[in-house]
Amino acid sequence: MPGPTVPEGYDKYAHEPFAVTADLAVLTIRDGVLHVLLVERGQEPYQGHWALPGGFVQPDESAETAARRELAEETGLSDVSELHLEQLRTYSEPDRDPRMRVVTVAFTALLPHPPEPHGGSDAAQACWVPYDKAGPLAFDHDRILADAHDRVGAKLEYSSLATAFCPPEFTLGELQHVYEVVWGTALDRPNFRRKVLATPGFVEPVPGAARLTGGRGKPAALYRPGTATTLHPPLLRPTPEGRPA
Amino acid sequence: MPGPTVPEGYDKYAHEPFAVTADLAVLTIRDGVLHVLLVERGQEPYQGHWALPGGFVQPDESAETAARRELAEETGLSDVSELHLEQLRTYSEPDRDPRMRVVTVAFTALLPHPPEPHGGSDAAQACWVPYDKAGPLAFDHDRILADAHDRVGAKLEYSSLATAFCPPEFTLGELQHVYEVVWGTALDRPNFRRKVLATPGFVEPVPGAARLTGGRGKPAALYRPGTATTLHPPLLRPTPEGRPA
DNA sequence: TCGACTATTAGTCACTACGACTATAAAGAG
DNA sequence: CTCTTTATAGTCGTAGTGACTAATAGTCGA
Repeated sequence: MPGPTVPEGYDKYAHEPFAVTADLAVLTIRDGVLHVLLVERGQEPYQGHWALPGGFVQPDESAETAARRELAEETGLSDVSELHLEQLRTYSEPDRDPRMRVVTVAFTALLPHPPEPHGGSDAAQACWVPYDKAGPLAFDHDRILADAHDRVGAKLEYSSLATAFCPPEFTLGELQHVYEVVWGTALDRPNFRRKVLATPGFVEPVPGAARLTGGRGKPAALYRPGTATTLHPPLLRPTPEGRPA
Repeated sequence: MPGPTVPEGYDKYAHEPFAVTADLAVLTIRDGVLHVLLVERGQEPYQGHWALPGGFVQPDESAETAARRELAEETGLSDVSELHLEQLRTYSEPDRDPRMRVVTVAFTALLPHPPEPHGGSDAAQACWVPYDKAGPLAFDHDRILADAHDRVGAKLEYSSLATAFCPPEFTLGELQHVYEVVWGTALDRPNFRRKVLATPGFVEPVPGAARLTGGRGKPAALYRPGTATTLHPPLLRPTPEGRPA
């Protein structure tokens, strides 16, 4: 097989190559508020604007591998093991990058306890920004971020995704807080507890452990993520749209 | 802006271009069985093998536009208006095409009444194949097809997607048949009816119309798709996995 | 015309799930 | 000790659901 020449069947397209990037909407909870990781672009286009972290997929990488690498480069986060990474969707409108044809594969990542990021190679600066204050972003990243938020909110209902926001051992109060922050609604605590414990495989108790970390009130029991990935029954959010009479 | 030259910031990747394709998992119901549209590849690689229809995204197209165009080219289907097209996910493993780096954006399409396809430009042959008999496919198309089936099955639960499999006016029996064929399970007819009619915006009755098409038994009332896109409450499938005691 | 036969539509019943709410338990602060 | 705070336990009425029975309205065949 010839290396640099283009094989038969591909030639009429190969003179217009595509660049492929991987962008990440990295979400976490800081001080009880949903935050997203943003970088300040260090070069044109959109120099000085805020954007989602990401970069070009290299020839020997899958898009997911590239996403993990870019995230480590731009945040200095080395421990990617406790990182929940999920493909969101691909954005391919011809004019989404003003310079050339760039197709981006967007990912959503969730972090339990956010590290303090630092500026890396491509990005002039990286920091956590409250989701509500994530202003106009470069390219179509506003839409990507909104899609990521929608997806995460929906997946909380029927998957055990919420534990990815929590440390390895967590209280039910912390788990409930994840739902409240992402959905933007308050939940009844006894009912939430009943539903979580009634869903097999969602969480399992840590025997004899309780959170003692300086909180007032009764110490809460600790739980670990269970074996289930999908929740039966699901944890439906209150009135996502018009409720039946 | 210079045309053929590569702008600053992209140059170190541009010498390794990616090809981007759009592939489709087109599903329909024929004779009560779930079918998928396959093409026989007319050229290498995988010449003579069956594959999902699809093709290269052209420079002025989005992936979705390319998917619609390819589908029309390879099946002769001109009426793309009643075609439900949805992005599935993107497959970007470096070795998924043996010749060069090809990233594919996969789509799922649902057709209500399948036309008889004919071979087109790129494909030697195109035809409907029962989902269960869709043998080993070219590239990673087996996995794409399985992912499409999973996604459609899941979306039936909480969206009004099933009406996309049905003609503009349909009976509740036809709608139920969609669920049974995709899920591979039998459903209780009175209960299905009760749940569909209790979900606001799912379907709305066509006044005074009934299906008279030569069937035995009582003629069924006709319904149209309603205005809802998500279902509340959802139509959960029976015991997708271990049921609680 | 008179049943079979078939498919749709209506209704029953027990059980589960859930929202709203109240009550108790266990810690720290003063 | 007492008040405050948070976790945990329980109650009650209602809505949703699976399994099932019954009635309705057509076609088909003798």
